[in-house]
Amino acid sequence: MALRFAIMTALLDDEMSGYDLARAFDKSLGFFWHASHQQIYRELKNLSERGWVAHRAERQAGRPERHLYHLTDAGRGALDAWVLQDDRMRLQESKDELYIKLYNLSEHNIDYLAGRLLARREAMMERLYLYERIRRRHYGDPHTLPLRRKGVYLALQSGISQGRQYLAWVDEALELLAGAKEELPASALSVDPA
Amino acid sequence: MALRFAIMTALLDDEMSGYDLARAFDKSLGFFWHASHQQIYRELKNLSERGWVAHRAERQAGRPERHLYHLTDAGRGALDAWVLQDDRMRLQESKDELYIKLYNLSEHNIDYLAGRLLARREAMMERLYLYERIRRRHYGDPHTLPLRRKGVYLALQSGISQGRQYLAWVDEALELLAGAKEELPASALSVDPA
DNA sequence: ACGACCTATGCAATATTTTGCATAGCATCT
DNA sequence: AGATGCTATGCAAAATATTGCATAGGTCGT
Repeated sequence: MALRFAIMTALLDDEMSGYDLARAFDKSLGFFWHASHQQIYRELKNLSERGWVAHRAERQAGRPERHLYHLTDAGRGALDAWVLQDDRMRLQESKDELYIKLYNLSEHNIDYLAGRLLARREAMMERLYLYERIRRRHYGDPHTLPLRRKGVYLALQSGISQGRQYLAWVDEALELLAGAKEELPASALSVDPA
Repeated sequence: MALRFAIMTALLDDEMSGYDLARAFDKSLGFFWHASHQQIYRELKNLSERGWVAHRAERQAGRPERHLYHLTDAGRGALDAWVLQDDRMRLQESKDELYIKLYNLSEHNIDYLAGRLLARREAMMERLYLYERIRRRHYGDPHTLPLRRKGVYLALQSGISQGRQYLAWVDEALELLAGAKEELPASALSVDPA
């Protein structure tokens, strides 16, 4: 339901192709909504049938045409109405299997889990770097932004502070795991040459 | 896929009924995984068929029987194996429609959105209070905990620091929105007696 | 030259999640 | 006395999301 409106929101400023949208959902928008290209193409078809978006084709040499989508007036109206409706509040749900796996922490998986935490750390660093760059470039002083862009800023800012918090947590987690490993009885370790 | 293992994880310590599990998914566990009772009953059936959990019935006067589920040895094995497999890393995705709605911030919806933010603030305060109480009671000094409970602590700690970060963000958002409202031209406000 | 990866679109099958409904008795509030 | 809400279970349909496949030419590295 909301993906539909997320797509329309992305089309507020520019016309975009399905491919562009998929790119956007990988990047900035992806912090609070994830969508594969298959989902996006399906929704675009659906939105076209409803008359909420329309597209024009752009020919390209040697490549498939790009279908550039834009909001229609009806779409804009539907989006405005949706914003004021149906707030299905669901508090931050961090749906990452790794948390469940941490509940199962043991000698057998401690190294594996520490490795997975490290991988998340890397990925989050990269994303955070991207977000902070965007903020620096386009949202330097939030108070001077036009109203709508203040909202975009807030979403971005949420991504940034969640990202920082996440990194701090991962570091704490890795430290605790490292400390725990030292305390493990020798029997649980692999061959020790000492 | 992972819900199945989340349920088994919840059964590591105690036997539980579907109802108990639903309760647990509403509370602490719900931070990183949400599941309705319908989903849970379906999964329990599925897990029983696989032989990963089993149950005994407990009669109660005037009420439906409670089916108390516990892990089988096979279930324990499957869970251990899963922890070491298939890490489908997906970075923190904060799937809340409100972020999309913030992208659409305008004079017409600013009050509504501020109200919705406030509602989330209340709900998060409550959850945070619960988590902090749990931590104080059961996870006072993480370094002295047995290994598995260190993992549980880390998940809990993630919930707490995310919750705090979220509250700080909501406050920042509400302030920015309040400031923005003052700057709105009079034409956008309702009748002003001044 | 060959493989890997990027642009660009889309269908189909499966898996997961949500929503609506159904039953049933007890407790508590008004 | 009636309404609401809690315990306790579960089926079925609809909406969403994931995974696998398919096509097609371009670029870049080895």
